[in-house]
Amino acid sequence: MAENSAVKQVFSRKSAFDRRAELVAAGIVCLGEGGMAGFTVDKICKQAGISRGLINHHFNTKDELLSCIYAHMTDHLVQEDDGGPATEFLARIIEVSFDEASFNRSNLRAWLSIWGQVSSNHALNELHKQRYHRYRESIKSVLMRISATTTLQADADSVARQLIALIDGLWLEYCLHSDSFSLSAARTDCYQFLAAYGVTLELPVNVIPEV
Amino acid sequence: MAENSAVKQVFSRKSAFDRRAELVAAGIVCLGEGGMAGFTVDKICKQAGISRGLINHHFNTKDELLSCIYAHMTDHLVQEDDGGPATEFLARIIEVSFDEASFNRSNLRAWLSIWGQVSSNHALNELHKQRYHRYRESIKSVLMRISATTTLQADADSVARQLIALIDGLWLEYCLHSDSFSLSAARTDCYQFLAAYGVTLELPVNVIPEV
DNA sequence: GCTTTAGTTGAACGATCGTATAACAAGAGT
DNA sequence: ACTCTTGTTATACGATCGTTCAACTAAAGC
Repeated sequence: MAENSAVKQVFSRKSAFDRRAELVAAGIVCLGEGGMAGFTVDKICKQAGISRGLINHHFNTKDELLSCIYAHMTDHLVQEDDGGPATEFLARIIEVSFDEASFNRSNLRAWLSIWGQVSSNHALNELHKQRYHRYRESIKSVLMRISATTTLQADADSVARQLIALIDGLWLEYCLHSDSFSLSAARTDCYQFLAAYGVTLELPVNVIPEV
Repeated sequence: MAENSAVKQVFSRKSAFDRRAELVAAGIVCLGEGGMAGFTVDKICKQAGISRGLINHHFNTKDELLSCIYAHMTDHLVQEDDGGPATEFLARIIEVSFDEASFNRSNLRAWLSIWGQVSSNHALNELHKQRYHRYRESIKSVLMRISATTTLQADADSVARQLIALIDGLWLEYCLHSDSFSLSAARTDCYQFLAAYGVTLELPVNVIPEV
C-alpha cells in the first residue's frame, strides 16, 4: 500500500474566474436558504467549500459579491427587444419568469433579499436602476409595436409597468407562501392579464394545464 | 431663581401600552430609513428616545417587536368584506393602498424589509399567512359578488390574486426607485386593470389627474 | 410622608460579524 | 528539479449585535 507515498492534497487551486463563479453560486444558495441573515462570509465560504479568508481575495467586499450575484441573476431574465415577433418576445419574458429554474422559493427568496438591499447599497442601486430601466423599455417597445397592428386597450407604458408589477408581485406572493397557488396558475395569470388588454399569445405547447 | 429647587427629571414614565406603541412607531421609522440593517436595538431605542435596555422590558425579543410592527401595519390595510357596495369596497382597497400615508418610500421600505423576514421568522410567517389569507378572501368574495351581476371576464380567484400581485408589485417598484413613476400613475393602473376585466369603478372625486 | 409598584437606566456579557494579514502550498514555466 | 507566481488557509482583530441584570426612580396608593 502506497498510502503514505500519496501526498495529501490540502486544497485544489482554481482560476480566479472559476472561483468567483463558485462564490456567486454559493452566495445565491445562502440567500435562498436564509435570506440576508444567511448571507454571511462563514456560510458562503462553507457552502463553496473553501476557507474563510478566500472570499476577500476574490471580492474586495461582501457587497461587491452581492452586486456580482445581482448581475448574474438578471442576466437570465432581462432580454432585449431583438425586433423579432412581438408576441414571441412577450411569451419568452413570461416563460423565463415562470420557469422552474427561476420560479422557486429558494430563488425568489434570494431576489427578495437583494431587493431589500437595493436602497441601502449604492452600487447595487445603480446596477438595479440600469437593468430595470432596460427591462421596462424592452417590454414597452414591444407593446408599442403590438399596438400599431392590434388594438391595445391602454397605453403601452401603463401596460408595461403593470406587467412587470404583476410578475414581481406573483414572485413575492409565491415566495412568502408557495402553498397559496401553483406555478402554472401564476404563469397563466400573466397570459390572462395580457389577453384582458387585447394581447393574445399562443401558449407554448409544452405546458400541462393544472386542475 | 429657583433653578436648583426644580428637581431635574431624568426620565418620564409611561404606561406599558403607550411605550409599546412608541416602540412600534420607532421601529417602523428605523425600518423605513435603513431597512433591516437599520432595525437594531440601539437605533430603535434612540429613535424612541429611551435607553437601550428598555426594549427588552416591553418585548421579550426583537422579533416579537417585529411581529407587533407587522400586525400594526396590516391593521391599516386589510379590510373585511362588510357586505356593502362591492365597487366601493374595491375602491377603498385601492385608495388605502395608494394613499400618501402608505405609498411612500419609507413605508414601502419597511414593508419590503418585513417581507424579507417572513420566511425565516416563524411567528411572523404565521401572522402573515393568516392576514394575507383574510385579505385575499375578502377581495375574492367581493369579486364574486360583482361577477353575479356584471360580467367578470375571468374567475374571481385569478383576478383577486392578480390584483394583489399588481398592488404589491407596484409597491415594490416604487420602493426601489420612486422616480420611475408617480403615485397617481400607480393608482390609476389599478383602476385600469380592473376595467380591463370588466369592473369599472367610479374614481373618487378628490383626485387631481396627473400629466 | 411613607410604602409599594413597576417603568427605566446603563453597564456588562458572550456571540458573531466583516475584514486584514502573514504563512503556506499548488501548479505553471523554465 | 528548481523558482516564481498566486491561489489558499488559518488566525486575529475591532466593531457591533441582542440580551441580561442589578441598581435606580418616578408615580400611584394609602
